[in-house]
Amino acid sequence: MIPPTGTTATRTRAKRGDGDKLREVILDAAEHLLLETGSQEAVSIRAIADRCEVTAPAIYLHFADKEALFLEVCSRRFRELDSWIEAASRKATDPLDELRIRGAAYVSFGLEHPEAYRLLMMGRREGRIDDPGMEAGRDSFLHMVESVDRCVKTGALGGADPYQASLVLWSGIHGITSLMISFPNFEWGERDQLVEHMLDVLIEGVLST
Amino acid sequence: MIPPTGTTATRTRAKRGDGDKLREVILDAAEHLLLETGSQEAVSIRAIADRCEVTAPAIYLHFADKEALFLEVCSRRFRELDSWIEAASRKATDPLDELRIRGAAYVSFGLEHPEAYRLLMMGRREGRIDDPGMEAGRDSFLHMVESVDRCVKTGALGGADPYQASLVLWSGIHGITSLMISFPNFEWGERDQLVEHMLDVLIEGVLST
DNA sequence: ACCGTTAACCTAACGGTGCTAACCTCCTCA
DNA sequence: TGAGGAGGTTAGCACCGTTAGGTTAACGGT
Repeated sequence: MIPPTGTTATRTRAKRGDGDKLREVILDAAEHLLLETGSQEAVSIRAIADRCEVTAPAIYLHFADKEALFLEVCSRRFRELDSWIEAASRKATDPLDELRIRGAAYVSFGLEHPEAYRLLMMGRREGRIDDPGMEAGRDSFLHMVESVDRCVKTGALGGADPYQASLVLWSGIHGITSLMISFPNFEWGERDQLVEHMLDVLIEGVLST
Repeated sequence: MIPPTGTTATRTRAKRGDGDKLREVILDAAEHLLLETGSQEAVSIRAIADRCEVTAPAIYLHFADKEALFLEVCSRRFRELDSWIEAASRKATDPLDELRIRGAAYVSFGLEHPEAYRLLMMGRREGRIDDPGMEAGRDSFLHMVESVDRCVKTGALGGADPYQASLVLWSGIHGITSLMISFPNFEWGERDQLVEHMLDVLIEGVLST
């Protein structure tokens, strides 16, 4: 928990049409504090405001409430996850290799940004309808479906249903990622080896069903 | 969020050696409120105290802090999960059937007690060492290893390493459970069918690796 | 050059939170 | 018949998310 300093805000007020500049600054501050403290609840509105050199209520000029703020941070991070995976997948030699690389990249993203991953995948979305993070996440999932689809088209995954197979693959990969985040002290053995084993099992399993 | 009533405590004070009775009452109240509100943060110490007809500081006579309280609720629930699975597994006809039943029971427990599952598996254990919930969870996991072991011994799972296979099976089953909890509005299709498919993939995958 | 409008903030405050220090009260045992 | 400790209480701290309402400064119009 980062206590507020109590010092008065010193940020020079934005010009007339530049209100959105603070908005970006707030999002950056929130994201940094999230990664520093390790949890959404531990990042207070006041701490974010402090870092932006602004008073707490100023946040509410740009975001409806705390959840909306973090939902937007979430959305940003989702896009980052997606491009992280897309970047890794470009090194693939064939569709099946690409699928494995995507899976491994997914896990490494989660374990290297555990708090972001928590926010994205393990958080509580409450009753929020207009969920931008969810939309970006769906895009990312659809990229995976396409990747599976390419495998099916080349026969690398047999005659599996791409959507169904994607659900299973995502679940499996997410499962290992989230458990390693939740229970870091569990005896997982060597991480990369476990991930590879998981990918083996999932792909072989999809192939033979 | 359940607001405190502000009414004075009316609970008749426990007798000399019966301090632990309130402890149990507190745990029950916390568990109920957790299931009602849907999240640990939404259950305040004051709300728990209110329900027990006791003032808030009385809680701290029995628990070090809020986290310790919910950690104990967690531990209770873990044992419940374990016995839930054990009970279901008794209907099994053979080791492999038992493994499938255990998996399906695991998922159904999670989806029927989502908030408890969240607390158990998707929560943040902070830096807590003496984690009783973790201990009970480990026991439950070991029961699964034993079940896998029986499959291996009868040849139903080939020559797989029971521990490694259990890690993969647990991850897969947890993955599907936690994702369905986190994203209930996602297009999962028919739940039981997806779970069965997941079990097919995992078991076939373990068999052929 | 002045004026009204308004975007972009601020101050003060409300009710809630986890948690602690200090007090009280009643039961038990010597 | 007291002493003492178990099992509470009252009062209060520092912080939380959030809101109502005031302040300041940049703009367009005249």
